[in-house]
Amino acid sequence: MPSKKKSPTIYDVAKLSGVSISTISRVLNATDKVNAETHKRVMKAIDQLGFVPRAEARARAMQSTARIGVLTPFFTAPSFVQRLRGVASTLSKANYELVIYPVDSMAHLQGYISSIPLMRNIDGLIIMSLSLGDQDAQRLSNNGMETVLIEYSHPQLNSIVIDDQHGGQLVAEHFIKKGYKSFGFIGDIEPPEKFAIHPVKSRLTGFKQTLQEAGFSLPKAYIRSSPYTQKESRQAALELLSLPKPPTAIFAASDIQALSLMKVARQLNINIPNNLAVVGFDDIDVAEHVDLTTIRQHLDESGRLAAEILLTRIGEHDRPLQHINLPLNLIERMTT
Amino acid sequence: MPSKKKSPTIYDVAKLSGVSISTISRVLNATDKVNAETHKRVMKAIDQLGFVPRAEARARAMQSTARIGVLTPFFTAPSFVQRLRGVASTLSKANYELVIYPVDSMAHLQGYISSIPLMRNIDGLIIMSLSLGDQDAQRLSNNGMETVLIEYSHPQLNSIVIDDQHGGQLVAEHFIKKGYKSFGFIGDIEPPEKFAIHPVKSRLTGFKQTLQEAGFSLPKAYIRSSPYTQKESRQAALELLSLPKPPTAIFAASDIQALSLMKVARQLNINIPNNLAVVGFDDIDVAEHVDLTTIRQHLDESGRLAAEILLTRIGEHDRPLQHINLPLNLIERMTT
DNA sequence: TGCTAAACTGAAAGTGCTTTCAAAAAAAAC
DNA sequence: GTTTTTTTTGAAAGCACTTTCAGTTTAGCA
Repeated sequence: MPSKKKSPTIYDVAKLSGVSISTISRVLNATDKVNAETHKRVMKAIDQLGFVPRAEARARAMQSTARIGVLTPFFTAPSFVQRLRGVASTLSKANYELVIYPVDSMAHLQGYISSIPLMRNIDGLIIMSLSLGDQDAQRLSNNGMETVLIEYSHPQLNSIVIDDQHGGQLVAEHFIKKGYKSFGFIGDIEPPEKFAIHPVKSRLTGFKQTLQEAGFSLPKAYIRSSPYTQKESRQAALELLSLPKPPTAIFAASDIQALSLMKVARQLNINIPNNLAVVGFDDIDVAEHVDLTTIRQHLDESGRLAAEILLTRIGEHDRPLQHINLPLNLIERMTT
Repeated sequence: MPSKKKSPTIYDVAKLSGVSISTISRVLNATDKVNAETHKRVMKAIDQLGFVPRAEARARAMQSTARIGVLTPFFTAPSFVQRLRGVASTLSKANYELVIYPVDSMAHLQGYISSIPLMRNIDGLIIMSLSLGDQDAQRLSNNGMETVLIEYSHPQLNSIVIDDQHGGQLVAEHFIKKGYKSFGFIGDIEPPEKFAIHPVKSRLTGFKQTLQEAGFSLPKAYIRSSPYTQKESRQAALELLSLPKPPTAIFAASDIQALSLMKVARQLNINIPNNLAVVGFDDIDVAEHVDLTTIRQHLDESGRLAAEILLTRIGEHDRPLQHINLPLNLIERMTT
């Protein structure tokens, strides 16, 4: 049997019920102006076709939109996902739709930023881990697009950040307290792409500074900059552990990289934590599974918070901007 | 001077820049087809007026919204995320927006299913790991909403599935080949929620059957049904490994549960793979990091495929339905 | 029964944009 | 210096409705 093609339009309804489209429109909008008899006939046709006026749907779904967008790089990394999860759960409760704009190039970002406040009909925006130029921030702000930045901050927009440097400090303190003497660092210090944020430098700074203040050193040779990818992280880890006198305590700037490090250590038969201590950063879900000591940054919570801020500001546009600094804490597990 | 009138339309821009509206539209959509000179003039006019194309009018003219939706259960599990990633990358390339509808209850699902085709604010729908009643499938199909099901299939809609039973078989064969003699199983056999799919039973069936055909047995006591959560998986693992004569080879129905199992083994000082072999299912990203032997089901690929099918069907509505069965293969790493 | 006001209804003119088609202009080929 | 392509551009035809304006009916009332 022939399947129905396009969804029915007002014309189809008109034809089926034998009246003009104007009448259909009236039935839909100003019921009172239509004869009861006709009204019934039209309704029957509408039901029969399963007709839904698109404009109305659009108005319902778009004008007062109930939809918020999230700009996120790649959203491949577990940390993004966990944040997204926080966002999603809050939004879902409030009956908001979640539109995701994966960013994978600078041009992409620019395109979104310039078109989002305009064309896209969302009534709020969350920007995760992406740096934003003054002009763009200005534009968003001017256009009245409620925005929350995560992992980046700008005076004109709401933001949620963590103190990465403090995170590095926590790690150093932990290592010292545990009695380790020789330290290393793995992380993608070089910004992987211009458009993405790289808080790794701050983590390193905090780590290094604290060590130095305590009288320890972090030689250049023990600092490996490696991109986020598995292969390269592993390469960096291998190099670090193959040094004549490898460090005994390594801080990996992300849990994923810590995992790579652990994998290499396993292959080299280096026992963790006896011969090597590892601390990660993020506390992603799997960190617990593999018993990784790490810095917890409450990823879910940051997402949840971002969504909540957005929602309240959408409700009351004149609420003051919020700049939130989320606390960090070290979760000690089995790798130190 | 901030005396704003009506928001400018494409006509205003046309007048100001001295070209026709078609050209404006072209500048906005197909930049390459416009003379550089003209392009610049138009852009200037656009900026000057602060012109913003109205999404509604645009969608109407294009008869499409360039937006597709994904229905997914609590998108917390890594496997969902990886699939989503595949979807996102494909969609992003094709310039489609991705709207996520997290489903966390039966009512939720129902609500979405019945309103989505009506609202018509998406061009296509991907439904991940959710079972769909005949009526709902019918409704989607009738309403001409292009849909792709993942991990579930229905004759009236496109679908992408894997052969879970075969997966179980692969695991059993691998164990046997490796010389293991005593087997166990951990997985959430009981459907966690009515609305979610539970392919775990099939995995178990394939596993068990193959073992039996090879002359081995899988006693009831060695089959632990446990929900997906960490805590309960761990409990199940603990019970299994604490038996007087624990199995030496365990098949975990998901990688996450395999991780829990590995964690418990570590705590009990059971060496993997010498004293215990573990095989997971999914091959999520971290599986490689922790060197878990597992069944790869190409999560990314399934997402990508789903999106591609959707896109081509949106382009040509009369393309035949596709029912794809994705191949499974065992990736041997260090846990067996 | 005749006449007017009220109640309905349809034709057609927007709405703001995309896209096709063909003309005009510019560039390339002869 | 023509002729043929190719590139640009504008006119006009949608898209799916809403609304205005008039024409028809119908109802109300002498």
